[in-house]
Amino acid sequence: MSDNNHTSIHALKVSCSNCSLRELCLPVGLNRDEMTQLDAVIRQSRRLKRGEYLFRSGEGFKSLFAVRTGFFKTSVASQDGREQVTGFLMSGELMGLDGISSNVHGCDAIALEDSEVCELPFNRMESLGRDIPSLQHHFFRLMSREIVRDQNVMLLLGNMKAEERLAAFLLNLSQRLSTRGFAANDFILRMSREEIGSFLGLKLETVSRTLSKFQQQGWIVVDHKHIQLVKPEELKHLVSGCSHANSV
Amino acid sequence: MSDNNHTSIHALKVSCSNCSLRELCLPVGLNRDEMTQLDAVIRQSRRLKRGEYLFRSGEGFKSLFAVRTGFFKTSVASQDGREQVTGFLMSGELMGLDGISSNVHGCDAIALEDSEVCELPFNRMESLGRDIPSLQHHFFRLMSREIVRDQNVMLLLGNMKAEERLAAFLLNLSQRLSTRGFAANDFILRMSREEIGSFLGLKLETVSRTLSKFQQQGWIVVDHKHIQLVKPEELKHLVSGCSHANSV
DNA sequence: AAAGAAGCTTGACCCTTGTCAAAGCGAAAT
DNA sequence: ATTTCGCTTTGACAAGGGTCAAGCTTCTTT
Repeated sequence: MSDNNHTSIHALKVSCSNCSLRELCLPVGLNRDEMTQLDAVIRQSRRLKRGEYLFRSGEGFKSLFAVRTGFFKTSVASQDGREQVTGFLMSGELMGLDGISSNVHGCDAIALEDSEVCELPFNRMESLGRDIPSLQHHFFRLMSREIVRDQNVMLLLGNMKAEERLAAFLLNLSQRLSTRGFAANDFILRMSREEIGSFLGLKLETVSRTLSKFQQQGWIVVDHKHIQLVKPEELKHLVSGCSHANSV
Repeated sequence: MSDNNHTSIHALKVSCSNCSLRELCLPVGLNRDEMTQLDAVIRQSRRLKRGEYLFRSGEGFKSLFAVRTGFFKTSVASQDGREQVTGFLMSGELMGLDGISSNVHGCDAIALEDSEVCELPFNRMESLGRDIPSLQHHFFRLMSREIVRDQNVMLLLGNMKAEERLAAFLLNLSQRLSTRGFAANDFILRMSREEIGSFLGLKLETVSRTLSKFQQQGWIVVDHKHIQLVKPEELKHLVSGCSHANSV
């Protein structure tokens, strides 16, 4: 189950870190002409500092955004302040799909580190899709993939217990990072314990305790935000049975 | 927050129960020509008996299905048998969107009563979308709406407690039924306690107990599958604060 | 460099919900 | 009509995770 995580635009090689927008934010085999058309539509990238909002729930929706570099979270908030983190996004992944239905963004998108996105004006992508069938198809697939991802999160939130959720979360991060050319078993968490907890339907104390527990078992090494997976197979064992669990 | 529930194709009037597929399974203002084109693509409806699978996870994906009459559940299952119900669908709502990403259905769809669906071959809808921009746009909106719905389920599963989940669930059913011309405060549950529990991330005993609790408070009357909302405002009070909660 | 704030860990306790079990009820089949 | 099976309700108990609180580390800010 390869990279069916967050709406990844492409199985991109991050090795080419200063590649053109075209290569980064882009789908499948287009010919030269189509490439040019697409380039004309994609707005040059925007930079955000850590903590900055890319968009907020309730704002008018005009564009999708693809992460070029950096790290984001998306979240929906309830009136009484409860926050549900709905996803963590890394390079190549798309944000804003929920805004299409109502022309209003349905969640907040916040940079968790200094980041760079490229903007895809939806109207223009939509009409371009009519000229380039493979592009249209690609967009349908992206949206569908997001739905699949969400369903897997539901499975996680509805059926798994704390340890399983955490294990699935770590393995998912690991897998997505390695897809992007980073170490699979040694990485930095970009988000706080509280944000992890919100995503997993747990309190931050439970996240912390569970990480400690994994460490005591010798499965991982936790040094603040620095995580090493020493025995990833043990984590996999935990979530085995919970199929799909690695595609959260 | 009107009918942003399950991917509802249209704010359809169910009063016209034997209307043409065109009227039922159809989007926004198309002209006569476009109507005809669409009619040519939509396959006549298929009937299913209670308990029958419309499709299964893993089967090849070729078509979306719109509920004409009846009631469905969709669910994803893990290898060890755990089932997560991901949605309950009623007339006008769409199933199968998760299959687009991989050309394989990602969930099971099962009729909870004798039902009728119409089939929308996706390839042909896709190409028709290129000819009819408003149809294309409508499809993007439908998929986006499903994503919004899923995010709200995440909020429910991640943040709400049993009573809030149940209340949100009942209010959501109520609202969707009334949209379709049925009584808002007096309805039959088409699904078992276990299926409700699976959807809400609760055990069936908790569902049963919570319903009993609501009844003791005089908020609802429970007679097996027959539910009456006596004081829906009390239920609303329960989920107030949990914004979006009525759009599960 | 110092001070403050924010984030993290850990402990103790408690509450909500899950688990196990038994009994009731209704629907469907014989 | 009777039996059977599945679904539901309810109780007793257990446990997983939440809550509250204290202390600690690290990062920011000045």
